[in-house]
Amino acid sequence: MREFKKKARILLIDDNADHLRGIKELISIETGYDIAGTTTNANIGINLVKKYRPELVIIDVNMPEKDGLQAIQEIEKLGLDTRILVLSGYDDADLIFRAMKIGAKGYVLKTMASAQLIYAIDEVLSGKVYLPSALSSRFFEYFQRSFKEENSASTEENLLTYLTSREEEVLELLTQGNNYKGIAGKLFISETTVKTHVNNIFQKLQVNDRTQAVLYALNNGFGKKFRTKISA
Amino acid sequence: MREFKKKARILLIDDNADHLRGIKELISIETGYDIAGTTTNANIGINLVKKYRPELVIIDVNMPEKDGLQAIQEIEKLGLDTRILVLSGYDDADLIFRAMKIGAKGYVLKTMASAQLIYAIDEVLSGKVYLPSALSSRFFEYFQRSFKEENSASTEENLLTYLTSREEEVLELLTQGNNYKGIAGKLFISETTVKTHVNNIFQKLQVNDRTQAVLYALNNGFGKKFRTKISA
DNA sequence: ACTGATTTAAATCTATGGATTGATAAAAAT
DNA sequence: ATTTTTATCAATCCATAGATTTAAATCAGT
Repeated sequence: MREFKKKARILLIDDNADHLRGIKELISIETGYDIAGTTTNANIGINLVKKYRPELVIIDVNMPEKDGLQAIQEIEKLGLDTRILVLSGYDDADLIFRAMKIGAKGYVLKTMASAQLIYAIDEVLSGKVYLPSALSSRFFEYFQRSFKEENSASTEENLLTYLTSREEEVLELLTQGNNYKGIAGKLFISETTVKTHVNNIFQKLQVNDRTQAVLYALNNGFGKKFRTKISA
Repeated sequence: MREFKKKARILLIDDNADHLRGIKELISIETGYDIAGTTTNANIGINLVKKYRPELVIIDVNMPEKDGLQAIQEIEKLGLDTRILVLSGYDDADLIFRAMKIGAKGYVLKTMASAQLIYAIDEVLSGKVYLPSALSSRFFEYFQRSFKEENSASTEENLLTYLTSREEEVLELLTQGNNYKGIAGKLFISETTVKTHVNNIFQKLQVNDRTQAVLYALNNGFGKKFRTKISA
């Protein structure tokens, strides 16, 4: 008699063998999930992911040799539907941010109660993204700090607002790498007209050439489909 | 006899006058905070913030005339230590994401229990960033989707990897808007050498001019202090 | 010691970019 | 009604960008 609902398989990657064994037992005793494998080596772990395609990978990011984040990224690049739960010794906001950014579905501290880990596993396996509330606060603060500069830096007026709508169209095409001829063709106007517009754009943005104009546009939220730089 | 600890003052901005009154009463009855003012108009609200500098602004983002997000941004630009709690009718992930991005410290739905609102107010006033867990899940999913493309898009090889270290330096300066002369001066090499490098860069990146090269660099994670585009 | 890639550079040439001036017509604002 | 802004175009003219070729010195790896 077979079960229809396959039990989720979990792969553990942690350089600390003791810790590895502890988690394995915890999962075996407290949950119904299968342990697809355990390893103390990140590279081996990645290969195991390829081989067994577990539903979940629990990985320690604080490993000496291979960077845990890098391992996560490589697993994500495989494009499988393997979810990743990060285990970390530190509640470093930057680390959390980066882990979540590259696709981790959860992040729990080693110091947290085992019940918390079990809960996180359940949540992540059920398709949710899970961060303990303490960490999620840290995450949000970091998130906002990351975006702060660009928003507050706009205390100085945005020169883009002085552009006419036509000039905006021209600039848009500039930011797509078009030359004069290309822009003229796409807007059905003469090349000299384009030059006029571009010159006016230069004046208004106080730049000297198209590259600087494009850079200004990109760095000042042009296209409103907000491109953003996050400087960590 | 005066209290030493000043009671936090809260400003309410909501185009729905009934709702405004309801929240006002709720806060008066259930909390010890002062209502610094209430208004149905976003622009007036911004002026009230300037005038009274409340510790907290509760603002409805679903307003017809002035965009709520824009109002938030303008309040943030004032650079005061006024925290913003967003009130919204929709649990739109994009809206949540954008609100938090521009500095909102909390986001609660109008449909949520009033106890939830009170709790959010307390949390935000105590300096935390607060999202109800249901919304925070949505936020994380949106967050990860936003960053997904750039991470997985690197399936197709990144032409930047073919650049030599010198070419990278030159490209870096290109992305800062330098012309040949500027680059030559900064690298202490001749202008013709710069041209050679730039030409090689064009070949390797398969582009026709400096602007396209810069755009390629920016869109393919050049500068490793990870610039990122978030296409909503 | 040889090979190949990198970095440097010059000479030359053409194409494109960009500045400047001046002009017309429609649209918008006063 | 008239002034200003916007969008359009042309004709110059000079500067810069970019393509191409050739070549020397350095450096890393076999």
